[in-house]
Amino acid sequence: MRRVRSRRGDTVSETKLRSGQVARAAGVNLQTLRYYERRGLLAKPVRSNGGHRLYAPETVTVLRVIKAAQRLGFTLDEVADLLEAGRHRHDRHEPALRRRAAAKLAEVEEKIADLTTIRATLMSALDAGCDDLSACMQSPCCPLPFADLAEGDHRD
Amino acid sequence: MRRVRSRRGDTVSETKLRSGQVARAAGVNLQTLRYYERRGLLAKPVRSNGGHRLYAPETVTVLRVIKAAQRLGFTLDEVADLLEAGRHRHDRHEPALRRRAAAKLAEVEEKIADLTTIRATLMSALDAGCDDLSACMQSPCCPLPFADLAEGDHRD
DNA sequence: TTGCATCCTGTACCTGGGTACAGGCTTACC
DNA sequence: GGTAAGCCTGTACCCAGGTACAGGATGCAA
Repeated sequence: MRRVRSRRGDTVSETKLRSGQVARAAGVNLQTLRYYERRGLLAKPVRSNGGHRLYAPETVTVLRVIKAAQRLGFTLDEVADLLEAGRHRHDRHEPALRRRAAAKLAEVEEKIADLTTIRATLMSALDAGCDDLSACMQSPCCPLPFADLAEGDHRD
Repeated sequence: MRRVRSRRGDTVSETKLRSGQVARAAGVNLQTLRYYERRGLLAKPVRSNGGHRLYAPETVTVLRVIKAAQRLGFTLDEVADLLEAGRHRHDRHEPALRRRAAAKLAEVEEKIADLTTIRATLMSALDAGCDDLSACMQSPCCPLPFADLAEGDHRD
């Protein structure tokens, strides 16, 4: 086992990182690593003799991917599924990622549509010079489509 | 006090609604009404002799507006502030709604921009036929901008 | 007046995504 | 071998935005 060093406390097997290093490198809290481990997003790492976690460097990438997937709108459960699905894929099940990505794409498009409506609403509120929510909403002189939005509680 | 009826249990002063009626009319849970009251989103209603809440019919509109504002991306605290601001506005403070709507508009536009990136990413994932998150993310053959997204943790 | 729907209060619990803390053990460097 | 940084476990807590439940009181129509 060759050893390398970078800064204090970073002397460790060349191919293994300690939890703090991983957390720093990925920009997450140390506790979050253990949380993800509990949630099944990170595999249980090997341990040093003293019981300290030792991670493969790829873990940092995995963490970045988890964060990216969260930004894509996946929940942690969904991310766990995706990672799991990828992990023991034997070329015989269907590509889980494709299916889910397609579903998520639909969700994202719906969100965009909603936000676009919302943007238009806010802009017309500004245009119209509305400045009192409770007054505006009740008077017919207010051009805000509060009613539409309110009725339009189709999902939420 | 004239009395009217619609269905069982709905006989009540013409101008006052019981909590269940309000909740049903606004499409919210009864508990949510009390929750909003605690949170300061709904004024404390008058009570019957027996202590039952009696709401003005406008309350239904207020609830719809709260839900609409939530859809506009306001938190309950923000909504409470907006309602409050509108309530004791004496034509001398500035129009709170305008200011806040403008701020919220900026937020909404940022969300739309993010989601648009996300949509593009998901679409390219589908295009490229990626089907394994953990494999894709590590190989240079994968066109997914995971790294970009991962690095791009500017906010979140 | 009876009977049941509705409502009351208070308190506890839920989801999702973490974060904090206490008390003790390891690792690393000198 | 000393000393400090770092890590361990377990448990508790945080936020928003509610929801659920127990045990009792009211409202109202027949």
